[in-house]
Amino acid sequence: MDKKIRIKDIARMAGVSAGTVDRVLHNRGNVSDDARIAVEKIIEQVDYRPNMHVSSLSLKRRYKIAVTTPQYSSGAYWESIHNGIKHTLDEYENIKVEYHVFTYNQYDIYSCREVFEKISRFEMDALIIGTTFREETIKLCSKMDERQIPYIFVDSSVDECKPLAFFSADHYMVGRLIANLITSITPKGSNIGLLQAVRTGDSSAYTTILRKKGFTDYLSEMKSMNQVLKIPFSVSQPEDNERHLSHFFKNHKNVPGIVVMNSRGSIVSDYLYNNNMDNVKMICMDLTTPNIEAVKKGHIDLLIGQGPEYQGFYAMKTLLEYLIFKKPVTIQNFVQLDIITKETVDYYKSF
Amino acid sequence: MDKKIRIKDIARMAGVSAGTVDRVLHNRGNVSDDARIAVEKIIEQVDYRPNMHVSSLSLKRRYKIAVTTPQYSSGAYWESIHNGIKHTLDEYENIKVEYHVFTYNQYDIYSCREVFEKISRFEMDALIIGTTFREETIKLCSKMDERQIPYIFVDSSVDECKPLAFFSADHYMVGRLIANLITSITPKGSNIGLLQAVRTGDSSAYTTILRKKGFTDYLSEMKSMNQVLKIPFSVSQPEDNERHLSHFFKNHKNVPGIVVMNSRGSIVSDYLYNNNMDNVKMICMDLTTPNIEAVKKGHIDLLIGQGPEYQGFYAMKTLLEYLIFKKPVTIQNFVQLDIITKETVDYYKSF
DNA sequence: CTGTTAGCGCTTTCAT
DNA sequence: ATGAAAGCGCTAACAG
Repeated sequence: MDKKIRIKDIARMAGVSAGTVDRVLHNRGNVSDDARIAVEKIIEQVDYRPNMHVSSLSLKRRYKIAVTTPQYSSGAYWESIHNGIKHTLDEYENIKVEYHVFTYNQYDIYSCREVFEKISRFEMDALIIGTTFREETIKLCSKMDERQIPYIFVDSSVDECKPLAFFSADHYMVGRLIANLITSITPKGSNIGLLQAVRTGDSSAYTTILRKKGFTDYLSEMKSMNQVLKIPFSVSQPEDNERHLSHFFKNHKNVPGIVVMNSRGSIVSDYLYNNNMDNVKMICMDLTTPNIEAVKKGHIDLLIGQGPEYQGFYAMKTLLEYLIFKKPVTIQNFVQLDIITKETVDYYKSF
Repeated sequence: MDKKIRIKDIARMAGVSAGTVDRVLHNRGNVSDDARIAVEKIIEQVDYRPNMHVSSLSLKRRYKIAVTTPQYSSGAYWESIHNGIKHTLDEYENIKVEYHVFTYNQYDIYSCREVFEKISRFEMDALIIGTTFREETIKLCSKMDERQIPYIFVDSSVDECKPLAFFSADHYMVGRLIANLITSITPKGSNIGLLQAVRTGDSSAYTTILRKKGFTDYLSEMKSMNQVLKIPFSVSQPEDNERHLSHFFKNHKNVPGIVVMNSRGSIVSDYLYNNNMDNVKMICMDLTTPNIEAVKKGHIDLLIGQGPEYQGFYAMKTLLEYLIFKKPVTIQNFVQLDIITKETVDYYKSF
């Protein structure tokens, strides 16, 4: 009865051949208005769900897709996003995609400019953007708009741009979540240490701003009496951090909880461990290799994951489905937030 | 260079035809030892990864797969497992599987016996078992072993059986997790209420036993001074629960935290809400519709998910890959444990 | 036992 | 502009 509809069925119903239906489905042109309208009418009536895997079998076209993110090392956050992207290409192994990676130094705006400049001229069918520098991203995107090249954001979006879609955590909610958790696991009204990344030269890191806003909003809505103490911290000069931390803890003796809203939490948890400060609760972000180790050892109490593999996977999958089938796309895609503890870390599945 | 290996390639390398390779791959017989050995040798050398989606295109065979679980209503735990199973069938839409569901009343051992009896005689290629009654399951499985019908457990496994695989939470770890969380969010040494399901006639519910063991082990290892207070509770006679609960809270005035290790937590959270007991923390299990509602309203603080959709999805997927390709199977598959809060519940993805 | 062939749903080339 | 036909990787029926 409700058997699967195939192209052949549509062709028969519209009184044309399968070739013509295919031409309509893919906007390939060379179709008379009459034929096109007839086919479109049938397509509206029936529930035709093309099978990507079957399509890919005969698809000859090559797709050229560029991906730009900050540089990353093994086990880091951005690597997971790339792994997710690769996973899509693996799942659709028959689709011929040329996949070009452009990475930049996320602590050096000049590096980003240079790379984005190169991307601006690069010939491609679509672009996946992992963004950190706001202004440069806006510039890049306007170039893409001009060239009519679709792009998808991962990790976070930029309001001023018009991406095909974005896949990211709801960073504001991440902040609220962390606030909820840290106030739940520390005594009422505790002082809370908040790691404050010192980013040189750039005012961006919009994600962190959103997270902090969520964090402070939650605290004030709850009328919590917690005092939030900022701990300065530098990613580009890691040698300074030992000093930052010891300075902080010298001045603040009673800090039962610390939250880190970037992925470098293990630096703090290592410090705490090395200095035998084992009753400070820690909530950190992202399942990087060092963070995972710290959770396993009990140095980090709760780790928040933002499904980076998932983000990459769906960004690429959405792109392919859009490119190949013009499949309609949901613009805003907030990913699941994972809360990991020592007990659950071993069972965390990336794929 | 490392181009995808196809059957045709293997055929050429082994000096046989594609048909023969296919016969070897699927143990279809009618292959001389010489040919078989030649093909097997090549297969060991190259990395041949058959494409299920392509296979399914030409697969004519029908697979008859039975699934047995407790009865379930909309939004309940077991429904999610069935949804996961259906999702596999959806993904492999071209594979012809006849899918038979047998449900029994998990609070009535006679119902279970009757259904399992029927399954024992049912003709099928494989079976997925969602188990609650231990002894009847062992009996059913030994029958399956006899008939050489492979079976996979979901939700939990039974040690005495020899399933092809099982997909479940590590229930012992679930108990430890809940213990960690409840002691983290309640003051040190608090009394903790533990819902104790009264199951009539059967000593099983092995999952609950494991969870409780994990829970108490954690507490004693941590030398926590928490006292655990049991709250009797009946699923089969829900009308008694109001009485159970009010009786409990009459006798115990200071219970800052309650944990529920089955999926009926919302019954308690509703009671607490209706009686204005809003500073009792609650940790419950499973993302059933009522539990999700309770989390959204803040009546449940933490909800533990055991990825039932994932369990069902992979159980069926594993089964198909095994039946069709004899793909090697990992027996023990512990699923990811999700911790859900008010902030993250909206972003929880089942699929 | 084994190679050949047709065909699954879809795309693309090639005549018309 | 369009239908027919070939072919993607794989399976299954068929003819030896």
